[in-house]
Amino acid sequence: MELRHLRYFVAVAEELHFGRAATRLRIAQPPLSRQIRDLEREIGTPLFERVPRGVELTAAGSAFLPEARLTLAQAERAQRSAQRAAGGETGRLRVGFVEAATHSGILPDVLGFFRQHLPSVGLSLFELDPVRQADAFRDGRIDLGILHGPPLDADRWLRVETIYTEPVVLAVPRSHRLAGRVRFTLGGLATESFVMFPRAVAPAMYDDLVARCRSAGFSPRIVQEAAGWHTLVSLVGAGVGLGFVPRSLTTAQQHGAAYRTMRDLSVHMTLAAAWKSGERSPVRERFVMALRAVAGARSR
Amino acid sequence: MELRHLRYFVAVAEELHFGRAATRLRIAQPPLSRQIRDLEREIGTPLFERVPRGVELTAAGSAFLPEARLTLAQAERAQRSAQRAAGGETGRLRVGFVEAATHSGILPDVLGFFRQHLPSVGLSLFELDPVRQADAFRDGRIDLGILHGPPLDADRWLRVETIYTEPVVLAVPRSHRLAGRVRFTLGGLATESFVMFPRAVAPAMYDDLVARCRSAGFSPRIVQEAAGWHTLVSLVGAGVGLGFVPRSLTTAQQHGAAYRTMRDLSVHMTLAAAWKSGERSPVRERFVMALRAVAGARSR
DNA sequence: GCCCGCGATACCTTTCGGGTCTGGCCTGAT
DNA sequence: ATCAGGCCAGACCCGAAAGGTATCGCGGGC
Repeated sequence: MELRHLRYFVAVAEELHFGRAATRLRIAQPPLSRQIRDLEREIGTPLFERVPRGVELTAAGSAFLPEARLTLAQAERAQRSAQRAAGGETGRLRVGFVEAATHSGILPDVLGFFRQHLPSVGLSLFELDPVRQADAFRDGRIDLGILHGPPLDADRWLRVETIYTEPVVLAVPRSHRLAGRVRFTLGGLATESFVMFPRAVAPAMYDDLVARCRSAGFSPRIVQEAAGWHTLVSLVGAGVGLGFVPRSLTTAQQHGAAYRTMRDLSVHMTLAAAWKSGERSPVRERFVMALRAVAGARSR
Repeated sequence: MELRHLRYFVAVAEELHFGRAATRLRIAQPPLSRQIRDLEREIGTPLFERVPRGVELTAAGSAFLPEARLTLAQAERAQRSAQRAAGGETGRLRVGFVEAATHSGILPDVLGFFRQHLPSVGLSLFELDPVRQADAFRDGRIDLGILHGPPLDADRWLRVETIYTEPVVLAVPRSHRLAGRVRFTLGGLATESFVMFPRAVAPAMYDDLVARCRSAGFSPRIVQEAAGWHTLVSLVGAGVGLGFVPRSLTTAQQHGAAYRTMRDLSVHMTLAAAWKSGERSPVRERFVMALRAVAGARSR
């Protein structure tokens, strides 16, 4: 039995007339008769009763008709389902992301976009630092990562695409002797203590900051490491030292800490999307497109 | 798209290997490759990703697989559904029947049989006298009738098959002067009054009774007609006259009336099944078979 | 009785499913 | 590095089966 038999059967059952059904199917009447005969033979029972003015459905035919229609509809469903999946309109995506993806507003915006335009995509979200993201990729636990740049050990098996950049600002304890000052330069910070994020979190940004300090004539004295921006800022607020943080953190005010833009510090925090190279995933492609669009809108 | 494509696709998706799938499908590998390619082309997207050790499902393929399985299962369902209907195991039957079908036990037995062995057959029951049954046949409101024989105007458009016969007995008012007697003969009833059913209810039986009376030398004096056996018996019980009734009625005792077997009255009530000739209906055939079986068991 | 409508049959053409052989590519072993 | 083996795809052929045309048989209605 093939879908052709079902299509032909439904046509005849609807027309109750081989000639008209054949016309509708754009074939001649004899082949149609033959296909129906073959179908009846395979099922093992007549589906039509031949009467002078045309045909009538037998009991078997009447029972077969709705089921045949369902089968044809299900075949269509199958096809559309594959097409939707290929277009990234359906499926599942597991996303690992760093904290900054949230407070920069990038990730919330993308989630909103998906919920509105691609509601049948299932998204699983995991807040993971870049090291854990690399592990998760290796274990196949996530399909996409949002992090600050290529992980330390990412060679060629991970594709990384920069999505978004944001200036870095200085977090200063309100109790600090410099807290009242408005204009900061790197050169004036040579003797200060710093709270810094672990290098593995954002190697490029870390190296960039250290290099700037070096060209300003000093090596930053790092008195404390802090994983997580909010933790870092609260340590700054407690007076442990100064800290470099992405600008979007300033919207989350922390009493005890103030933020200052530095004229001569053109270091940026970057957010990048990463995925295993060589794997095709329409949903992931949609997600990256959405990331680009959202980040573009935020940058403007 | 044909079911063949789906069958092939499922095989490859399960084996993740064209060669093994082809073996399972008992075809060679190249034709299988071609069918899959055609399917992918028709759907408009690759369903498999070709990798060194075989193939993997793409997102589209993963979405397609369960739907393809459903389609194949639905096609099977359709076929079985037609076969079951052809075998009379499913469908609907509208049955008209006379009162005697119930109290003879024939109809209840058949209903029990259907409920037990053919539970997915829907039965609609209508108690109709033979005249109304003929009308119902003409209007297409019933598919099968159980009555006492061919209706008065049934020529060739109704097939009638006798199912069951039952002796006729005499109902006597307990107040009647003959109530004490045990042995009755027709000849002794020449001067009696009778309560009789309308001839249209059972023409053959009616004519038979009248003919027997005639050969016994008298024409029965019918003082009352009564449609419905129970009504007739209650009239007998009220002393209106004697009555002829099928023997199975004696199980439904009516105070005021007694039943007597007559040695020389070999008239029988018959129950017959009737249906429009020329119409095939597996369910109806099953029903008639059940009627025959049940009646045969009762006659023994 | 004759004609008309409809499905079935006979027979031919064409399409396409399936077979075999072979090529290209990747991988893993030597 | 090279070679062998495994796997899918392409080329090409054959036969089955789908589809076309012509015609027949059979009821029903004039």
